[in-house]
Amino acid sequence: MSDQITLTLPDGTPLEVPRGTTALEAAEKIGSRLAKAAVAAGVDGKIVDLSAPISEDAKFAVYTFDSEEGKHVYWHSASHIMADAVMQLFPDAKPTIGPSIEDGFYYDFEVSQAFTEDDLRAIEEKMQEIIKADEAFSCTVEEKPEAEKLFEQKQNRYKLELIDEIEDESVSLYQHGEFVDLCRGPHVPSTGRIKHVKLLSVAGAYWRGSEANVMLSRIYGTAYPSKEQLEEHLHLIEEAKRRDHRKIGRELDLFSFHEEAGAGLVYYHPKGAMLRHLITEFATSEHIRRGYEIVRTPHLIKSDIWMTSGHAQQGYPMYYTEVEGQSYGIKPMNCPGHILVYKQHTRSYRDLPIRYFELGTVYRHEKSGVLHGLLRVRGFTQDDAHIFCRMDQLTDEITGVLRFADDMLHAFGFEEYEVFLSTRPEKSIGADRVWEEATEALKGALEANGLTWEIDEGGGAFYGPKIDIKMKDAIGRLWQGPTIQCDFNMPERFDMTYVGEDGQEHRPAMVHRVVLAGIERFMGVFIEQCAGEFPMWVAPVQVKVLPINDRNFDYAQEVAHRLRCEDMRVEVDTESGTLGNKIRQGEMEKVPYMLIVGDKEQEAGKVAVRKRGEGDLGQTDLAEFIEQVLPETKPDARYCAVVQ
RNA sequence: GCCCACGUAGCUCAGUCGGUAGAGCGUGUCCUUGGUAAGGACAAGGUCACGGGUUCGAAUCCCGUCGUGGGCUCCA
Repeated sequence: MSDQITLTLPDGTPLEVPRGTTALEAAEKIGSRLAKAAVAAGVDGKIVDLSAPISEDAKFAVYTFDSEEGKHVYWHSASHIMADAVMQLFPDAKPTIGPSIEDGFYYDFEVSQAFTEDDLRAIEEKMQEIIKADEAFSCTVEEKPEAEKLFEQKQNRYKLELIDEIEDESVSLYQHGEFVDLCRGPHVPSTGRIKHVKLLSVAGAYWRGSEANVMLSRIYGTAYPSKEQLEEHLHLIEEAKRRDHRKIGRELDLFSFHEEAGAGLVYYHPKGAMLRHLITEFATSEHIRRGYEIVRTPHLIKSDIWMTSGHAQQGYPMYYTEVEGQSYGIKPMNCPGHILVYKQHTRSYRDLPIRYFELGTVYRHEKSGVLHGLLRVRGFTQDDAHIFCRMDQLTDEITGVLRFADDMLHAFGFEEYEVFLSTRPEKSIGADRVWEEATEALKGALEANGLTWEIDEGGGAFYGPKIDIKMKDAIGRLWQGPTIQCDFNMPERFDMTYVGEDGQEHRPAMVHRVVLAGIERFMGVFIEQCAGEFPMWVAPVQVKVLPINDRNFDYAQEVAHRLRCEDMRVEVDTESGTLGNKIRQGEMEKVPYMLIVGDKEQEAGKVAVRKRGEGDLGQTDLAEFIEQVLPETKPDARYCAVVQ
């Protein structure tokens, strides 16, 4: 047996090192800067501590903070340091779990008194001390009974529960300073590796995420190797606050909620209602162009229908009422209504596909704690449609929806999105075989369209699997957007049929789909996406005319009239005040164009154009301005269906 | 629904130890008629979310309800 082993680096380069070399030593051989930045290593795809000796030929990678793996290790180590700090300050706390998450980490504790925001500063300071002490992280492997003894001593039933579930005979423990934690690892070599820490918030969280369990106290935090990175992250949080649709909704006077009138129910003000009108008008015309027919169904439907559909038995969060002794349910979905319309006639295979579209307003009894601005409400309207088709048409139909969704997202400025395939949830109806078939249909359409997707296990609707499209906004956040659900269960339950070429009755397939999805939610996301600076074609007010002097009022009205003749949405600022003040007002209202008209413009039949984000563009003829901006007032034709 | 925090003028927020409220913006009136992000003066505007309780006295302390926020869970 040779004393040398060969490590294969990610680029394929071989690296000869003595057997038993640690990952850190190997990293040093590659480069001292790399070794310094290293937080963990990969050996044959497994993430290990830098102190781990390597005893055989292996694929070898060094992970720095810049990699996904590195971030995970870095943040997970930071969570241990936080737990240590908490234990020093609150010796009675019981640490439970503390993983890394997308942008940082959290740790959940059982405490008699939940942490407050004020505690964070003290904990953060204690963390700084631990970091400064640069205590080494060490890993020991203990037999399960030994580990159990340790956590029994600490009276930590959470860790005991975790140990109980580990299948191996032994478990690993990580220690730095006095703090020992059950942990799979790996960790950075020492606490000093964690540089810039920030604790962000406290929150309640159930043990293991189940509401049947006790409520723990969670602290969220993040950490970065450089101050700049931390500040960039904090800046992103600020930016998200700046874009908050609830704030912008108030500032731009778009919508409101009313405590005395019920939570989660939206009141649209004129500008918000105009925005909504423009969005839904565009969505509706695109549906018509793409072969959908508009239908309209009642909000109140006898509960028997909700039994047939399965909503009632599934415990779907509905509102019920009684009319002359009969139980009725307010619709949480539009599908049963569309099914009733379908069933009104005997359908032939020649009729299919049938695509029913409805701007369907639905109500769902969402738990009070989940309500959130426009993003989570109790009453909302979907751009909902149901496609009834033959099995041989299914892939084409799903493809059509995928393209439709792609167009619509682009039309609203969402350039990127991610696709998820959500499979059967626990609470669901129908035979396994039916679910498999439906899932395959969705998968087939995704493949046929060359899309890549991730699986969301158990994320489907109760009646069928679905494709979820999550759109990425201007600052990289993902939002639930279009969904396409493939359903063979409802047609069965409602005994839907069509007559085939063979003269026999067949069962149609059903596709439930929304593109903008909940209009309220879409508006919320859209507001955050553009930070209230709506593109011209959906801006509630497109042009504001600012007369400089009372003498210019009539001319300003004339300009406004000319623009309105071109179907533009115009306001005239007739307030008394300085031009500077009027401009400031217009800027805060985020109006795309301001036309300033003073004596000079009035005499020449011109307007002085000021564009949002660009400022003063100088004088131009009114006719010329109209000609220039008119194309902007319409949705981007590239994303509209071609009308034959 | 659960945990924690919060709720004061239309909005953003002060309000100390329990002694019945303040600012800025906005609004109204008047003055000002202005050239690319705030002209000036005066005025109006609050059952301190709501309902109980403790107290001589509650915006302030306690309980409940409603609502909001951060999460958990759920979801378009």
